[in-house]
Order: sequence, then structure tokens, then C-alpha cells
Amino acid sequence: MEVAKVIIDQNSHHTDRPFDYKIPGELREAVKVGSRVQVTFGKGHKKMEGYVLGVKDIEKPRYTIKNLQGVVQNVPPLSELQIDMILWMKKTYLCTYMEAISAVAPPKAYGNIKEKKDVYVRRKISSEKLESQLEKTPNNAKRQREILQYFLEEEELLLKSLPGIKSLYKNAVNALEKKGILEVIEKEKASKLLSMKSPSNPPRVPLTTEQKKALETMKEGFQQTQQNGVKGKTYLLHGVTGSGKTELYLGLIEKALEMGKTAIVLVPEISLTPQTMERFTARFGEAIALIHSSLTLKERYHEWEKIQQGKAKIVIGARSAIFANLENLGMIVVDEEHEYTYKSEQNPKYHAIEIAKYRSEKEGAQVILGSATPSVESYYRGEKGIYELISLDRRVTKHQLPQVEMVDMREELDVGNLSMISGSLKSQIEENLKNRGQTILFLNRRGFSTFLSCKKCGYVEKCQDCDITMTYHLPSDELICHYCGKKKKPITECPDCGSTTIKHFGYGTQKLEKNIENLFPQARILRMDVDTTTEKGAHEKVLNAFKNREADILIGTQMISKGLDFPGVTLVGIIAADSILNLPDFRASERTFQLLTQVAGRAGRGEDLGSVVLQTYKPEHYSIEEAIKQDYVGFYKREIGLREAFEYPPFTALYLVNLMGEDEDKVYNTAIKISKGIRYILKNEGHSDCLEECILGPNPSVITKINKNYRYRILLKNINIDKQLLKKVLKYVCINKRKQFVPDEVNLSIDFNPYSII
DNA sequence: AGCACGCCGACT
DNA sequence: GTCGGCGTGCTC
Ligand SMILES: [Zn+2]
Ligand SMILES: [Zn+2]
Repeated sequence: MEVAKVIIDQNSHHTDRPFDYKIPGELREAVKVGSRVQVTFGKGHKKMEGYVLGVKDIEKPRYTIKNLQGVVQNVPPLSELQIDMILWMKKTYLCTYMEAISAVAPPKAYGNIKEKKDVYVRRKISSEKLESQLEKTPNNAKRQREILQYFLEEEELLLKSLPGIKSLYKNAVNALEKKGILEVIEKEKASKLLSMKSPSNPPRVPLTTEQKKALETMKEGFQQTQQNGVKGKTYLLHGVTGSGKTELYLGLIEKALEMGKTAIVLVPEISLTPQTMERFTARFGEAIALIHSSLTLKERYHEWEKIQQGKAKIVIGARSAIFANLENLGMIVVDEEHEYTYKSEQNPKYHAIEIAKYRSEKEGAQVILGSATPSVESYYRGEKGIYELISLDRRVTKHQLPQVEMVDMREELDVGNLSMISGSLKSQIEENLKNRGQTILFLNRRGFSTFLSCKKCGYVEKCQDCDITMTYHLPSDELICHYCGKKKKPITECPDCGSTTIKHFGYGTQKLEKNIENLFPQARILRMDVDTTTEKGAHEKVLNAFKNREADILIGTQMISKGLDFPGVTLVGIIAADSILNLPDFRASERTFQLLTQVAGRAGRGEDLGSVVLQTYKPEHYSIEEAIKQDYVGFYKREIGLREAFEYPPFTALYLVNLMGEDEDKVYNTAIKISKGIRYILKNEGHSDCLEECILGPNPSVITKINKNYRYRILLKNINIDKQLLKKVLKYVCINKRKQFVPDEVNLSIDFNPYSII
């Protein structure tokens, strides 16, 4: 008897296995492998849905088998390639079937999508007439006058983008509507990114010799792959800012399309701007589908439909676009490949590059990883020949770099300045305010990690085994290494210089905002960090306000780096380069280098080149030195040595096991039980020698408590042990025997190749 | 997860 | 006696 193996769409590890269902005669035609089907499930015969992941023959069943109830309409069945990928993801990321399916399958359309409408205000008369109207408007109608000012330049504005409280401007708008000057209209929400979609065949800028050579090499590789039908090659395109990487992407996509292939272009969510879109649409027009969070549900569904129906030849989007089920996939471009947003934060915790390489292997697509500051892992693979490394060293455009001034904060102490703003930065902000230029100030998140540092010489206490900054914990007054759990008494005297000026670092954007407010009471200040930007779109709002010059100073964490491209910005201040450098994470140096390189390498705008003030207690650190020199390879050479010495990626693979729950004892005991279980099995397998280095923890996570939930984690590293064996043991304990190790109140999730261990 | 079954305490 | 508390176990 032929039965369908169905994965029930229920988010639970208890039911994470295929269940058999009979296929009734009338459904034989409609049900395919990959179909979304209706079933009854459990003792209550609850109506549920699920996916058919396969069919099999059963001789005589040892249990009663229910019938499939039907096929869900309007959900395209998963393709064979998609099902293979789901199975591979489950194995690789140790997630559930449904988690893998949710990642791979396009988002479901929920019935009729009800879209909220946006309310706009539009000018009904010409701007000249408006001017005379403005004169006629009495002075006491302050609100009305203010609103009319806006419409001198704009024809149409979002109602809620008008200044003031809703009730205040609503009255004024109503009055103006009665006068026939303005009108209020409703429009369906629409993403700005979708507005331009016709090819305009802009004049092509001729490529430089360097670009030509790079393009030819990659095109040849593509041709070879297509002819020999082998798995696709991966290229690492390392090019400084302004070296013309995008132009090469366009050339490669063109080549792929010529050969009847399709392409995926991944761009970090935040840099997917109308300008970026325009580069692509100008060349390829309607053949593009866009996947981006600014899309409304309806738009999103429409774009996926376009992919499904084969109308799209190119898909541009953020992380999840890597799953676009294009046929004849030939080219995958990952721009800014070092960006952490390519790593999923939900289960399965995949990295888009991992999926790209998988598809490259299965579908024969070529992968292009582009970056000015590649991740250390990628560059290492480029050097080892696993990727083909192509470097673009010349800037295409005349590109003036800003003035970078480094301020040694240790000297500020000598002159009696104890604040977080150096004299130099203070005077530069003053100057910039006077000249009506905008300022961006970077600072890392607070509370995240507090560390101890000598203010005189910059010494920071690190774990001797892990080379990781030790984190200060207040309740116990101890320094703790979050990797291995080693503890230490806090230092009161610097072991390097003997000074007793030991300072706790860990201030955040809020405190800085207060500081700046006090220093420059007349300045308009915006702040953007995790706390202020929880609601969706809040991010964009703050950035847009800053772009429109509604503020003079923008304070924030790394997430404001998009603001670097705003033309009004003429001063960038890095308050404490050390706050990233001293994060308790193996990627701290890399992240510092990437941010500083980006800031120091930003294009000067127009006449004013702008300037950068970089404050640090450790000016001699290689991340800082090489970033100022804009020397990636110099940085890489220093960093890779340390990664090898302390056995971090790319020299080891990491697995992070996260345990979470409201009962701290239960969470801790579970963590202990799991680590003991893994140790026990490894010992029996004859690996007692590597237990100490392989299994670190359990330790409390750096953020020990989120939302009433206590968090512990175990870190696994493959030192002196086969990666596969370590993973097998991990899977055995955490997945196969989960019931014995993990109670239901404790949440477990596994992160393979974590981006950071914070 | 979500539901049924079942085995004890306190309530008409 | 029996109503309902939640601990236990199963779902094709
Ligand atoms: Zn010192
Ligand atoms: Zn350590």
C-alpha cells in the first residue's frame, strides 16, 4: 500500500517526524510529493495541515493509518530540489523539518490579504498659486502656514510625516482642504523600491583594465562550469570601496542571462536602497523580482509569485532571497559578504553563503562573494584556493578620502579630561554645528559587556586561554571569561604600568546623548539603538529624519552606518573604538576593522571631504592601524595568526548549544546534564584527551537573562576530533535522546558556525 | 504543541 | 459520590 509521508505544520520537536497517511483514490491525481495537504491529527482528530515529503510502500501497517483529507489550494508544491535542501538543512543545522520548510518555502499568502492604506496629503494648486495663498493666510493660522510651507517644494506628502501631534495638524489640513488648496487621499501602501522597473539603457561606463580582467576571469569560469556541467565555482571579489564591484555583478548577470540562466543577488537589507535597485532595473527592467522587508504583504506575495511562475530571471533581496526557487540558476552574487545580517537569527540558523554554496553544488551556479573587507574565513579560503581570489585595488572614481584624526584617549586623561569626548572631537562638533554640517557619533551597545581597562596605558584584562576580553560582573565582583568560564578577581592595579586608574567601560548611547546634550544644548540630536528602534520601520524613520536634516547629530550603534552615505554628513566621530575591539568575542578585531575601514573609506562629498575623529585607548592595535592605512591584507595577516593560535574559525568549527528557561536551576542542570552526556560518549569513543578543549561550559550567556528567561550555553570546538563525530554526538544527545536530557520547560537551540559568541 | 486519559482531593 | 486539578503520554 502506498502512503504519503507527511510533516505536520506544528512548531514542536515532539512531532518532528514524518507521519503516514493513505492517499484516497480521488486525491491520487492532486497529491504530489511536496504538496501542502490537509490531515486530521492526534486523538482529537484535529484538522491540521502539513507537507508531503515523500511516498513509500507499506506491506502491512502496525498501526491504523488515516486518510489524507485534501490538498491545500494556491500553495505551490515544494520542488524536488527544495525537498533535498530541506533534508540537508535539517541534518546540517539540527533544526526541525518545519523550521527548514519555513525557511525554504516562500511565505504563505493568508487568504485575501487586507492591506492597510496610507493617507497622503496632496497639493491641488500650483506652487506659484500656493505662494499667494500663503500670503493670504493670516498669521494666527500658524499650523496652516507651517504645513503650506512644506508644499511649496513637495506636491504630495504622507499625512503622518507632517510635524506635530496628529490631532493638531489634522485640523489644519481639514481647513486647508475646505479652502480647496490641499486634498487628502488614500493610497495602497507601496514600497519605494518597486516604483522603477523599466530598463532605461543608461550609457555604459567603460571598464578599467583591472575590471575587465576580473570580469573575463569570472566569465570564463562560468562558461567552463556551464559546458562541463560541474558544480559551480566560488569567487571572492575583494575590492576597495569605489572599485566598481557592482558593474562586474551586472556584467556577470548579463552573461548568465545570455546563456539562458537566472541569477540571485543578495544585498544587505540596509543597503538595498532605491539607488541600488535602479542600477539593476536600468539594465534588466521587468525581469527582476525583489525580496525586501519594506514590501507590503501583497507586494511580497506578488514578487514570489513572479518567481514561482518563471517570470523573474533575477531576484534581488536580503538574506531570504537565497531560497528563491528560480529555474536554471546560474549565478549567485553575495554583496558585502562579510555582513552579519546574512546569518539567520531564527532556527535554522543558516548563513546565506552556506546556502549559496549548497545551491552552487547542486544546481551548478557560480557564487560571487564581494566585499571591501571580507570575513577572515572567506579570505582564508581565497588564499587556500578553495575560493578563487580576485582583487580590485584601484578606485574607479576620483575618490577623495576624508581626513582621519586619531585621538589617543590616554593623553586626554593626562590633561585632566575624564569625559568620553575628547577636546578635539568637542571642538570639531562645535565647528561643524556652526557650519551647519551634520555629525554622526558611533558607540557600541551598553551593558552588553563591561570590562576593566587601564586608562593610562589601555591595558585590558583578557583570558589567557581564549584571548577574549574578560567581562566584569557586578553582583559577584568578578571577571569572567564567557568562553571557558574562568574567573578572576578584578584588578586594582595595572599589571603593565602599575597605574591605579582602572576604569569600568560599558557606557552606552543614552549616557552619550545626555553628555552631548549638555555640551551642545542648541543642537538637535537623534539617537538610534536597540531600545529606541524596536517597532518595525522605526529604523527607517530615524534615518530619514536625519537625511532630511531634521537633526544635527545622530548617535547610534553600528546600525547607523547607512547614514555615512548621507550628503549632509561632514563629521564622523567614533567615541570608543575599543568598545567594539574589547567585546568578548573572537570576531571583535574583525568587526572593529570593518567599521573603521568603512568610516575612513567613505567617499568625500562634493567640496567638503569631511573628517573622521577616532577616539581610542589603544591606537597601536593592528585593527585600528591597518584600518587607517586602509590595508585589508595587512589586517588579515595579523588576525589569521591569532585565529590559528587560539583555535578559532576558520581553523575550527564551532557549535553553540543555547539553553533557555524561566527556572534558572533547571536550565543550569540541563546544561550540565548535556555537557556531561557529550563528555561521557566522547570518552567511550576514545576521545578522553580532547574533552577539556572541545567542550567549553556550560556558562551563562553574556546576556544572562532575556524576558525572564535565564540563558546558558555550551560551546563545542572541534580540536583533535573529527568535526562529523563531534556533531554526531551532539545530535545524539540534543536531538535523538532529547527527552532524556532536556525537560519541556527548557528551550534548546543549536547554532552551527555562530557569527559571534556573545 | 495540543489533546485525551487518568488518578487524587474538595465540593454539592 | 463526582467535578475538575494537572501530571503523563501519544500523535500515522
Ligand atoms: Zn596601565
Ligand atoms: Zn577563557
